[in-house]
Parts: sequence; C-alpha cells; structure tokens
Amino acid sequence: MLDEGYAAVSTRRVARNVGLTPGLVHYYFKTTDDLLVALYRRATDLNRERLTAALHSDQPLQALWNLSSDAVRTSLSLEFMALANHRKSIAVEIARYAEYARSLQAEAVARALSRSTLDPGAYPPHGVTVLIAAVARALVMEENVGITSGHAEARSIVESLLRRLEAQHAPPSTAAN
Amino acid sequence: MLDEGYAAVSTRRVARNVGLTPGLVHYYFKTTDDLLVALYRRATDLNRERLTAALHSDQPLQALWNLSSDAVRTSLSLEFMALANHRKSIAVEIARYAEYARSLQAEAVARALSRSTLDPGAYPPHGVTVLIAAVARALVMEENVGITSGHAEARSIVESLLRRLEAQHAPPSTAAN
DNA sequence: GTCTATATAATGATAGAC
DNA sequence: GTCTATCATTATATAGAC
Repeated sequence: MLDEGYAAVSTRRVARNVGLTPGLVHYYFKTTDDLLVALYRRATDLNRERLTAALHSDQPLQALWNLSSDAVRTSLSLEFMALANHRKSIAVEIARYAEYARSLQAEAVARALSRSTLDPGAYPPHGVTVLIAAVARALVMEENVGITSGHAEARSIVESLLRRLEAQHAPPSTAAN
Repeated sequence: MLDEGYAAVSTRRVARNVGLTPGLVHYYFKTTDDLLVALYRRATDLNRERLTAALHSDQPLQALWNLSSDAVRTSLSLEFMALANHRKSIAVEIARYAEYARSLQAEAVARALSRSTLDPGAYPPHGVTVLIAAVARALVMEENVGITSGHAEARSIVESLLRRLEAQHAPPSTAAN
C-alpha cells in the first residue's frame, strides 16, 4: 500500500505475499472492503497509543507535531484518505477515528494554551489542532511526490509558533509579531 | 475521477463516456499514463490562468486562499497526488507544476509582505505559501471524507492572519498576539 | 481452516479491416 | 481516423473437496 498505492492491494496479492490462497483471504475477510477496514483499524490502534503518549509528554504540542510529521505513518493515512473517496465504508471509519483523535488533541492544546501567556481567544484549540495536522500532512504528501520548496521555511514558522504556544513562562521578549 | 477516485479512470470507461471505442482512445493516448498526464496538463492550464488572475488582484493572499479552498479543483489535485504514489510519470509532472506555481505564489506573498508592517524575517514568503496551500488542501481533503470538526476555527485563524499580512496600512490596534 | 477450481467481469494494449 | 476483434492479465467472490 505504501509502495504502490491502495489500488495495488488485492486479495490475491495479499494471499501471495503471505504464501496462502485468495480463497482463504475471503474466508477471513468476506469482501475486500472488510480487509481494508481491518487494516485501517490495526493502524489506528497503533496510532492511538502513540498519540496518547505524545499528548502526555512534557511538550505535547511539539510531540504532536513530530508525530504528525512521521512520513510512513502519514503516508499510510493519506492512502486511506484517497481510498475513502470511492469506498464509503472506509470513509465513515476514517471520519470516526479522526474526530476522536481531534478531540484528544484539542484537549492537549487547550491545556498547553492555558499555561501560556497567549490570548486563548486568538487560538481556539480545535483550530490549532487542525492546523498542526494539516500542515504536517501536506508536507509529507508533497515530499512523497518530490515537492520540497518552501518546506524548511514552513517548518520553521510552525515550530516557532509551537514554541510560543508551549512556552510555560513566556519571556518578556520582543513584541510578538 | 472526482466521484469514484482515480482508479475508476480507465481507457474503456473514458471511451464509453464519450461514445467511442477503447481502441481509439489508445490511438490518441498510447498508454493510460499518457491519458492521465494529458488530463493533468489540461487541469493545470486552467489552474495557471486562475492562479495568475488571483495573484494580480488587489488582495492576492485572500484570493490565493479562496482559490486554494475551491473544493472541486483541490479534490482533483488530491486525486493526482494519490495517483502519483504509483505512477512515476504523474509524480514528475506534479512536482514540476507545483514548484512553478509555488514560485509564482511566493513572489506575490513577498510583495504583500513588503507592503505590510510585519517583520518579513518571521514570514519567509515560500514558507507562507506552503502553509496557505497546505491548510486549504487539508481542509478540503478532510471534508471529502466527512471530517469537519475544528474547520471553522482553523479557517478563522488563517483568515485573521491573512488580513494582517495583507493590511496595507496596519492599524495601531491592540498588540498583536 | 485451507485448499483447488471456477464463474464472472474488468482492465491495458495490439492487430488489422475499412 | 475509427472500428471490430482479440490476447493476456488481473480482479472479486463463491462452491465444494479435504
């Protein structure tokens, strides 16, 4: 799925890769959709653990950003998003997990913001959560096809913002700009 | 491609949809890759015009953001990104256009920043360009699969930032936060 | 559970008539 | 240019032997 895209995943290839027969794959997963949903669930189970750990670290926003920037994990997630465009059963599964993960993340962002000196009204936690995930995902997606210009600069903007959001005792510093 | 994903595009279906035969499609486009590349080029030609117009409007950043938020256009772009994961010829085509579009956008961002009162060092134009495209694309992608939580908040954060970047005569206002 | 065999359908691509 | 016809491959899914 990572190497050749979701379209390369078929019951036959799965069977061949594990040295079994297509019939047996259908015995365990009646339809191909069922197989893909099971794969997605396994991925989210792993992801849930990593996310929880990140959000409970001492720099949850940085940890969330690093986790969201993981190329393999994010590439897989992007394949599922693409797949969801023509597999309704995948779409509902993705939406459900995404909303769950988002709420977890938003809570962590809210906690971090409450410890900072920034105006919480200017940074609604759900919005910040969306932005972090959005930028990380887009960077990985672009790198996957060979686009890199502006990435370093974008990362530095985000990371500097995250440092400010996560600064427990904001230094007097220069006026925020 | 928009309704059922890129995997639904085949020479046979294209032929059927226009009332011709698969053989003829292969006469014009030797391989399916050639067909997809041609489709991508047609899309970028349209896009190039729209982008140029947006960047020459009186509020280029707002216009860029609005353009990047167009659901149909962006969904198509996302399909091509997904497709690029297992079609090298598409990947190089996408990367080439993306780098070109990015440089155009970065110039416009630089011009807007030079008219604003913000510290240009804190907002490198290429980085800002990446962020605008990234967030817009991610929002569309999520909406396509039914995820919406935090979107309104994220949009409002971005739009407020864009207003500040594009404010020709920044008002005294309250301290930026 | 695991296999073989098969029904059915879609695909990419080519050859050759007109 | 446009068609018909075809080859070879892959896919989903099921039936039934063991």
